[in-house]
Amino acid sequence: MTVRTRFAPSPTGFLHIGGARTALYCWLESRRRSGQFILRIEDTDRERSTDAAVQAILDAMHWLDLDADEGPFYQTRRLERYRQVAAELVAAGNAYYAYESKEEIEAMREAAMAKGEKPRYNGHYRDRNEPYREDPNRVIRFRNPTEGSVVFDDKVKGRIEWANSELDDLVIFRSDGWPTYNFAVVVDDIDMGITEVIRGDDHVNNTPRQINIYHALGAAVPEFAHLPMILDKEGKKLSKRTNSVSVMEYRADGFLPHAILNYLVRLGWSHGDQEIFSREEMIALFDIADVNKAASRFDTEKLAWLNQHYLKTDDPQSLAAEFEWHLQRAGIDTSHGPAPVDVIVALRDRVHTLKEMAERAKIWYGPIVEWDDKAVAKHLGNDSAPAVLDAAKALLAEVEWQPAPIHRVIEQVAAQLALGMGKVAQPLRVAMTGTQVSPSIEHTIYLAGRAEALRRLDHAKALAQG
RNA sequence: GUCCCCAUCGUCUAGAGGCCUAGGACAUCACCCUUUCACGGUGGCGACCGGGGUUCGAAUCCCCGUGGGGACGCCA
Repeated sequence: MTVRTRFAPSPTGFLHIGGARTALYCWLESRRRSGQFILRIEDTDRERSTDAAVQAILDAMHWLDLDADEGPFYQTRRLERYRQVAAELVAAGNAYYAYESKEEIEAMREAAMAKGEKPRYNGHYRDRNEPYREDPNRVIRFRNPTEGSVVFDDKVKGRIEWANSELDDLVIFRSDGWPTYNFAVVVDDIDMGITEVIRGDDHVNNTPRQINIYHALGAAVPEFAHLPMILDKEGKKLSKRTNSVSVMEYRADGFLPHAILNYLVRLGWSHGDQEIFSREEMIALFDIADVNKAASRFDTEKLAWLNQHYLKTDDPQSLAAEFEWHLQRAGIDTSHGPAPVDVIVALRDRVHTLKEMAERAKIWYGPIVEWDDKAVAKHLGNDSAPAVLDAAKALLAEVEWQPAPIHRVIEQVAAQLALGMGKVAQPLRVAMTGTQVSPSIEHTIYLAGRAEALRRLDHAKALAQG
């Protein structure tokens, strides 16, 4: 039987980092075992689901390049099917109509809590066989077994056993006419032939209830794998308030999709000491059964390290489109100035993100707006600076405009004036950037372009003399 | 409160009874390289939650504590 996994987010917000990892693991598991990966939008909560959220999730999946073989399917389009299955359950005596108001249910819970018991439905309508009737409080509840227990072998958590006496008769159809999550997932997973249910840890408790529904429906129970949570740096649940949680926020912060995937795949899973995984390696090596049981913390510093790793090692050309997206976002006009690919080469081992890179690239796409007084005083204000500027200008006016020849020009200037490289490079660096920090001097000059480089040299000369 | 789950350096993890004086990576510190900043290189600091068992032998198995997390919705 071929493996079929699914990622089933509810569109109540953007795709967050935990969801992205779940999606990745589902995707990897299906890919490794040559199965299918299905995307399903669980939008039965009509109050909170939005089209914008659906789009945000789709965009993020696309940006991460986690392609689905089927879907997206929308639960709201399957209402008829849920109605039909619920009716079957009622007909077979495995579900029943109940008519308590929400207030009554709430009172029931409080009473149970007060007695130190688990808040549960008391089963008032369970054996009453009440017929369908028009009633604003009408719901359908599942007739959960009261005896015995549900056992399942979770692929990451191991064997989990749950006493049926702990479970109550959950609502499967709301009074608003929509099915609830626990019911809709089961119907969908059966209909869509899902063989592996990979999802967040927070669903472990739902699993025994769902297994009972599978049984009532006479369907085969899939395998389950519940992934531990991702916590924030402090070990708290990730929250929008204190953390970046949206995948697209990470994009805006300058992270590469593959770096995020690589970081995520190692969060809770490992393959010996290996840290760097290409897509192919992830697919070949990943196994849901090897995922750790314990929750882990999200560490932006390690993500940044991985991001820089890919910045340094990827083909610069392949990074160009994403980098240009950041340049544009930073409001940089690239109609004049260096080719973005050249900027990437010059900056990639000095920054951790494309956002930083775009920020630093500004000096080559526009005039120097800020001069570091200390840098000017130290490197342009000394005795040798004017001569260095002159010599460099003369040679730069003629040289072939490539980093390597420019580098030879710098060496030539140093030799001519019998100065150390520091005495030559630093004044030129200040002349080119207004600061004493920049990429290698030959790249810094190269990126300015010949005309602009000579102009900046003139300006620096004026400063040196002033 | 009740139920379920978890527990190795600050962080991510390796570890499936002797290979462990507990390995790697991020972070951090020092030094080296060096035209700045970086990159890179070398090295340092740094952990088996506690207590009982089982065993010739336990980070690894069992029990009890402790700590953390999750769930208890007509949300997913």
